[in-house]
Amino acid sequence: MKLATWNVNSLNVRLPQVLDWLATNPVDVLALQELKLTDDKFPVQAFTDAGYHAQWFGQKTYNGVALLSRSPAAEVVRNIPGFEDDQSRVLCATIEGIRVIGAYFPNGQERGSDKFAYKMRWLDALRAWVQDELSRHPQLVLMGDYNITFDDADVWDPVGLHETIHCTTEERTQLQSLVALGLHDAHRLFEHPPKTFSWWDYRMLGFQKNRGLRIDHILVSEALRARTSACEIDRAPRKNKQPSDHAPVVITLD
DNA sequence: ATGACCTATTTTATAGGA
Repeated sequence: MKLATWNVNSLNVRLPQVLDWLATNPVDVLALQELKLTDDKFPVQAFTDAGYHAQWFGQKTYNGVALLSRSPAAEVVRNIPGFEDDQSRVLCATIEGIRVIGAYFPNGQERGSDKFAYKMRWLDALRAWVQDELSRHPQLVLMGDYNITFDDADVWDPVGLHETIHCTTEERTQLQSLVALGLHDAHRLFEHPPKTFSWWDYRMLGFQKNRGLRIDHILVSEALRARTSACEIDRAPRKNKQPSDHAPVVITLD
C-alpha cells in the first residue's frame, strides 16, 4: 500500500500533472494541499474517471486540501475540531483501516507577525487533536506541507536561513512536540543522500541549483512504523513545464 | 548582481507564498 502527499499550488493549474502522476504512480492515497479553489470547482469527475474516491475541502484563492483514495473514505473530519478557523487546511478520514490526516500547515511569514502567532496557535490545536485521534486510531498517518524543517539537514543554506521562517526554534520545537506524541518521520527511517529536499523556490533557479527545503513530511504512528518499508521524494514532477514548487512524498506500507 | 518566480484577484498593481 502506498500513501502520498503533494502541495500542488493550484489544482486548477496542476490537474493535468496530478492525473499524469497518478497514472504513473497509482498510489492508494494521495493528500493534496493548496487547491486554491472553491468546493464547487473541485474536479471530482476527473478523479472518479481515474479510479479515485475524493474528499475535498476548498477555499477561494488560498489553502484548500483534498484526499484521493482507491477505497472509500469514512469518518471524515474537516479542520481541527474545536479550533475556530476560516482557513481550509485539514482533511481527515479512515481509509482501509488507517486514520489519514492530510494537512496544509500555516506558512507563518515571519517571527513576530500575526501569521506566526496563528501558526503557533494552529500547531497547539493540531497537537491536542492528533493526540486524541491517536488514542482511538493506533494506525495513523499525518502527512502534508508542514512548512517546518526538522533541522539543518533539511535546509540548503543553514547559515543564511538561520532562524528564518520554517527554520525557527519555535517551529522546530512544535514539530518535535508532534513527534513526541508517538510519531515517526518516515523519511528519516531510511537512508537518503544529503540535501534531499521537497520544495525549491521558483526564483533563483532554485531547483536547478538544489536550493531547497524539506518541509513536506509524512509522520507515521508506532504501529505503522513497523509496516513502513520505503519513503521517497519524487523529484520528477518538479521537472515538468509549469511545475508546482513542491514535490510529492510517497511511503510504502507492507 | 543590490536580480532572477508563480498564482489569484471585481487585475493593469498587490498579496501571499516559502
